[in-house]
Parts: sequence; structure tokens; C-alpha cells
Amino acid sequence: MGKPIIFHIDVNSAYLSWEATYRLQQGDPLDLRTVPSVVGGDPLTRHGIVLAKSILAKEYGIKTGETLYSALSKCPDLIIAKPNYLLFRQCSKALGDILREYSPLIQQFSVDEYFLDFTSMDLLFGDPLAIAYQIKDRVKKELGFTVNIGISTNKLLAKMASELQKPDKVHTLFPEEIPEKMWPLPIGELFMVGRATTRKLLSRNIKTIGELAHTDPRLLKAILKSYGLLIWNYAHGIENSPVRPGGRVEVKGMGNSTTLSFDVDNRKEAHLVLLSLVETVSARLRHSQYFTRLVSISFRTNEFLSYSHQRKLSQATDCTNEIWEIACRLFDELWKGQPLRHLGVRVSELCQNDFLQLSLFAKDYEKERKVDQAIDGIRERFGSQAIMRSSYLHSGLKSMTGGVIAEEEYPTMTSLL
DNA sequence: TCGTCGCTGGCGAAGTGTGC
DNA sequence: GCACACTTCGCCAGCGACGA
Repeated sequence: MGKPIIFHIDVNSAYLSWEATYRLQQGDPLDLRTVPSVVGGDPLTRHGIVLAKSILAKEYGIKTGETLYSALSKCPDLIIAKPNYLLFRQCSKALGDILREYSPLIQQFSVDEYFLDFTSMDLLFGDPLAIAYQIKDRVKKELGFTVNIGISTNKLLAKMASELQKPDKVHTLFPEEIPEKMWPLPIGELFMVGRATTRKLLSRNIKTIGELAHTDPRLLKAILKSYGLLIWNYAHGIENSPVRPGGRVEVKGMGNSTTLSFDVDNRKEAHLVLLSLVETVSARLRHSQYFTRLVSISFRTNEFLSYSHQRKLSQATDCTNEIWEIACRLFDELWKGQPLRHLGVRVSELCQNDFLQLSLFAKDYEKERKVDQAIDGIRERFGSQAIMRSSYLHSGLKSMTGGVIAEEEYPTMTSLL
């Protein structure tokens, strides 16, 4: 087998928004409900304002978090559209179908990213660079949106390559190109180096990826523990995880949290918020056919102090009421009456539900599990708000809070590389 | 900025080894 | 058999990465 050739394909979502904005400015309004960019990543987009955030800020002075009324007063031509996740997922699947024509080894990394293992496929298709351009142009022509493609010998470098310059570009970042193309980049551009690590490295005068690469790994280990060695390896382009066809990895935990628009200062209301979070988390558990052995809750006060508490269960469960009861108990043990602005529920230590071991001493939740399954069925058919507990009526609270089940199909970044 | 999730390190309990 | 030191393991809280 020849040397590894890995592609990273990244959909230019934000730039689609930009393109739409540009057309808007040119007096050629576009019905944004018809383009996949409606699922862009910033909070503005999430609330349905489908223009690139940078353009909004630069051209119109509209900032994240600004009210719709205020945004419209600054930009009367602003088009508001409902985010269309279904369309975005369809586009993502269509992209995967095209990629599969070039290699059976493709891995969906997130809803808008793929890895493709092209190792030895050049014998069949020819020059990898030419094929990358071919894929990029086919996606644009057949699917109507642009992608960036990065090519290298491993997933890390391919991903770094695809982010070198956007949109609609193909870049290579082979190991011999690291000093020229990767080392001059600011330290924060390196995969797995976030805000906190950037601050720590800058305080030690490590400003670029190259400077990180030339830092004594023992020093990095002293500063950042094993994580220091990881990013030192990344700065040298060292990474060897395989492209995993199917993309699905073992989920280790799932949770939901919410920041409230008002202070919660009584136990009953907090329990209701916890229930709305547990409703979503437990539905995701059942959908993924998992049970949990560990329940944790967290909250943040209106003074931004965070607290968390968790408990190991003697018997694994996926039952909404059982998880909620535990979450409430944990909350009561931890809460000292402070006004709360943020509440979260998380389950981990997941196990497959076909190996459920019943305890002789545990309360029988079998009936409640049947109710859960019936409710899941109704919500699947008619929507999440089709059925709710009476306690939410006139409460001003949502009966279900948190993420969508479909997200479980895609692993998060850190669990992959 | 928010929501979600994985990882790390501190800490205490439990287990094991050694000397008396 | 007992006391103590050391090691291992699991629990827990918190941090930080990352996509939206």
C-alpha cells in the first residue's frame, strides 16, 4: 500500500450565507428558505436571521444578541427565514453519496464535514489533487453549494489544510509543507487549542504553531499535563487515527442544559426546569437504546458561580421519572437557595439496554417505561409539543428543553482525532 | 455566547504488602 | 493478628474544546 492520502471535505456554510447576503445587496433578493445556509452556526442564525454574522456586524452594525426589531431597523432588507435542518441534512447526505463514488472509506465527522481515505485509490482514479478539484466542482455544480477540501497523510493535517483559506478551495498540507504552511499560523488555529490554552501559551510567549513545535515538550507537559504533549504532536503533524467508515463512535454520555431568561428562586420551578431537561435527555437515551448508570446535574447562579453534583446508580435506567427523581434529589442536596440562571442535566456511563440487569430492591419502573415509550411514539409522530405534563400549563416553561435526537448520529470532534 | 460533551486531577475508600 | 504505609480504583467537580 502507498503512503496514506486523506481528504477532509468541509461545507462552506457561512459563505453560502455570505453569497446570499451579497445577492441581497446587489438587489437580487434570494429566498433563503431554499438554500442550505439557513443552518449556519451563530446565534443570530439560530434565531432565524440568515445572513453572515460578519456582514451584519460590518455593514449594518448588527451584533449577536440584538433583538429582531432592532436588527430590522438597521437593515430593512433583512430576510428572516426559519432554519431548515431537514434540507441541510439532505444536502449533507447528497455530499456523502458523491464522496462514496471515490472511496468506500468515508467518515462523517459532523453534519457538514467528511473525511475520505483516498489511500491507493489514486491507482484507480489518478492524481489526488485533480480528484479533489473534481469533487469540489461536482458538489458546486450538482448540489449548488461550495466545499473546501484539504489533502494530507492524516486526518489532522487534512483538516488543518481544508481550513487554510475559504471558500471553494483545495489545499494540501503534507508533512514536508508543515514549516511553510502551518507553523506561521497563530497558535489558536491549531486543532484542540482553544481560548484557555491559547491564553496559557501566549503568557509564555508561544504565539505561533511553529513556536509551539519548537518548545520543549517537557515544558508543555509541565504546563498542560498530557494535553501539552498532544498539542505538541499536533504542531508536528503527528496523528494516526484511521478514517472510520460509518462515523459513529460509542457515545459516552449525553446531556442538556439551558440558560434561563429569568432567575429561578424556588425549588418547584427548578424541578420543573430539570424535568424539561430530563424529558429530552431520557428520550435521547431511549432513541439510542442506551441506559445510564450515572446522573449529574449542574447549575449556575445569577452571579455566574457554577456547581455540579452527580450520583452513581445501582441499577441502570432510561426512565424519565426515575432520572428526574434522582436529578431533583441531587439538586436539593446542592442548592442553597441562590437565584439560578442556568440548569443542566447529564447522563453518562451508558450501557446497551438489551443487557439491563434488574435489581431486587429497586422500585419497579416498568409501567412508567411503557408510558415513556408511548409518549415517545406520539412525539415522534406529531412533534415534541404534541403531549406535555399538566404541570407545565400556565407555567411559562417549556415542557422539553435541549438538543435534537438526530445529533447523536454525529460524534463530536474531540472524540475522534 | 450557548449548549454539549470528554477529559483531568483531587480526594477518599478499598485493597495489598510489610514489619512487628 | 494487628497496625501502618503504599498503591489502586472509583467518585466527583470542574475545565475546556468545539460546533452552532
